[in-house]
Amino acid sequence: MAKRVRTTRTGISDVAARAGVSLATVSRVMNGNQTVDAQIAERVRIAASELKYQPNPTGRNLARGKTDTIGVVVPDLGNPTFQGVLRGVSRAAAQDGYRVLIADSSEVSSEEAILAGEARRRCDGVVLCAPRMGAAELEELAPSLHPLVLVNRATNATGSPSVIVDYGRGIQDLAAHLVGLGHTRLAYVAGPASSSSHRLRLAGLDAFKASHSGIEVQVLPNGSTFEDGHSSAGDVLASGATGIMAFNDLTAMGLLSALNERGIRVPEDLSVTGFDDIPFARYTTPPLTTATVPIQDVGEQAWAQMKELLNRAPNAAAEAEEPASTTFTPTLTVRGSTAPPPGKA
Amino acid sequence: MAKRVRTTRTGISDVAARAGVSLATVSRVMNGNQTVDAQIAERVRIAASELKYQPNPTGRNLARGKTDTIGVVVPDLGNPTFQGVLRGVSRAAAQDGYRVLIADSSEVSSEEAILAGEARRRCDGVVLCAPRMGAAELEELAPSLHPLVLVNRATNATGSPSVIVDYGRGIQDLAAHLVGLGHTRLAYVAGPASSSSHRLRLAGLDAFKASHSGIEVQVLPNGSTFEDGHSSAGDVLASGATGIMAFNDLTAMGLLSALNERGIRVPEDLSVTGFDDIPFARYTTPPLTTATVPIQDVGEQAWAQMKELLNRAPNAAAEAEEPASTTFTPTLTVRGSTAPPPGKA
DNA sequence: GTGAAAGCGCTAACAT
DNA sequence: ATGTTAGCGCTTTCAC
Repeated sequence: MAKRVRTTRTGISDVAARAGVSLATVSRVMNGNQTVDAQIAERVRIAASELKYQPNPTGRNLARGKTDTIGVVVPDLGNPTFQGVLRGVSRAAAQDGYRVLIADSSEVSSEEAILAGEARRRCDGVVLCAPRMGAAELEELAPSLHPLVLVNRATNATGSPSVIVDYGRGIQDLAAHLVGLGHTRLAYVAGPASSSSHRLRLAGLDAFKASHSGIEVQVLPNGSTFEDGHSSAGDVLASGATGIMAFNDLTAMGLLSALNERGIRVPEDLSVTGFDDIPFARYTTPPLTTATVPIQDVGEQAWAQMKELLNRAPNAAAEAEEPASTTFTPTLTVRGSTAPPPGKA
Repeated sequence: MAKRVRTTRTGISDVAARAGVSLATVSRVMNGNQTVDAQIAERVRIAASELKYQPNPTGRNLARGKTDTIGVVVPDLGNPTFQGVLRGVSRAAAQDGYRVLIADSSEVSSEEAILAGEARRRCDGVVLCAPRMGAAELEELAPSLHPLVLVNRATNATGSPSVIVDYGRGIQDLAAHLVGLGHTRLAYVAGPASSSSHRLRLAGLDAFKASHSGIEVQVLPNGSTFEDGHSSAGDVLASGATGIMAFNDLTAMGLLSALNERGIRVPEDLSVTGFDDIPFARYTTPPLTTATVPIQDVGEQAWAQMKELLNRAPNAAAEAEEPASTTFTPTLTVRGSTAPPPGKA
């Protein structure tokens, strides 16, 4: 690269020259190092502002071995849940001077590991949302991603904390709510089989059944989108259940819309619940009874965990106390989409 | 920094040593440079994979003077519109090997300029969504952000293309649709006064009024959120208008919900339109008639423009033909929230 | 308190 | 075709 025309903007050496000091001094001033004489520091600051000097982050990153950036890997930027965690992480990280690099795997889960690795190399750590990734793959991937914070997943990998939502608890609360209204035939319109949060709901439902022997709980295989919810209407009606728990608010909304098209009244004929309490849930007709998940808090907590990891001994990966994983418990939010079953009002 | 314990991971020199070649050769191989002997290249590749070597992006960034990252500045990650452009930019950029750094100004518009500048320093360019930023400030900021692509804003700054949605056209289409149904008293539930897209709608409405002298078009000051829409119900009813154009789908949904609470039927008593066609618009009750904006395409187009700038002479900022700005025209999407006014069915 | 200089990990001229 | 070497812009150790 021998000699080049100097294509770059004003650098630290320009400031040093103008202030009549060394590079080191400028660097110290720019970094708020106190060991610089006040007079000189002032001179440097003036020179810097006259030159409109702003340190080049790349140079600084290389020298310091850190980027002040973390990666957030999500399977779909179009999904309100991941939008929520992204927003939470981004805002919390910004408070601490960190930026967020996004990696959207566009639901192509075979790409997730590669994307995550790439993100990790460019950043100081990664927050991974990979609800569909196989447990084995996750286990293998985790160590290479450290510092790593998992969202709605867990791993045995040392030093990788998780932020978890207790979906099992939430679905039980929903079921109990329906039963409390008088429903005895429930149906869960299931999420994707590979979804870990779906499996948590299933486990919750099993627990529920164990303690409510008189209640029927069917599981209707389905998916996670609007469209999935919409197309589940036939199965739902065929099930004979009167209390319907949709996988999430999206599928609940799709179902609501399909039921409306068929002239089925909610909640008079059928009660429907969602899950997540996305911002739109309160504006459906009728407003959706759902399990509220403070999804932005999940993102903020993920950053808190990450910050913790970052402040730890940066080299040693496996040491110190196990990082605490956090669990958020959904809260039941009763709106208009649930009521006593027909004939029990 | 004299001597350190070598805390870093395996670097290019480890690979070079193992393959018995120079750093330069490893670099060439890693970058797909064809001028390397096939035999040697293979040896390097083997060494690299044995060592699980992955080039350090920071080093590479510094040497090449680019980061393969662009910044996207948005006022609110919680807003479906910006989520859409973010998603579009992110996916399109990923196709070309670029990553996206997000900068969420959290509606604090005084921070936008700073955030954008910071993003620009860390990235190769920035896509700026700043609907509320003053024109003067934008004009002043733009040159320092080059390469810069504006979304729904324009500037005279040389070489900064825009991706624009023709909100004026869209609102006219909506108005025409209502008039076509027989409405003669329209009301626009306005967006924030500082919003540039709101002003475009106003201008569109002025044009509409000019060519439809028999039609009344009121403007009801309001905001841009669910809540704003909800609380606009009183003004809406007081206006006496029968064809209501909400600022966007969010406010339309809020309004729908408030009207529902008051027992006002849509579209029988009142027709309501939204704007944007966010994913939820088709699932409201009734489904929302709206002006569809292909927001993700806007994001993709923003990337296309950015790519263009990036491929241009990297040093000279002001040269070559003016970059083409793109305009997207909303399309009218008629759903169930609009119908002839009472008594005109 | 300040400066000189050695890196951080990589790329790309230039020379061979 | 390959190696040598000079940076990229900054931080930080070490010596003064």
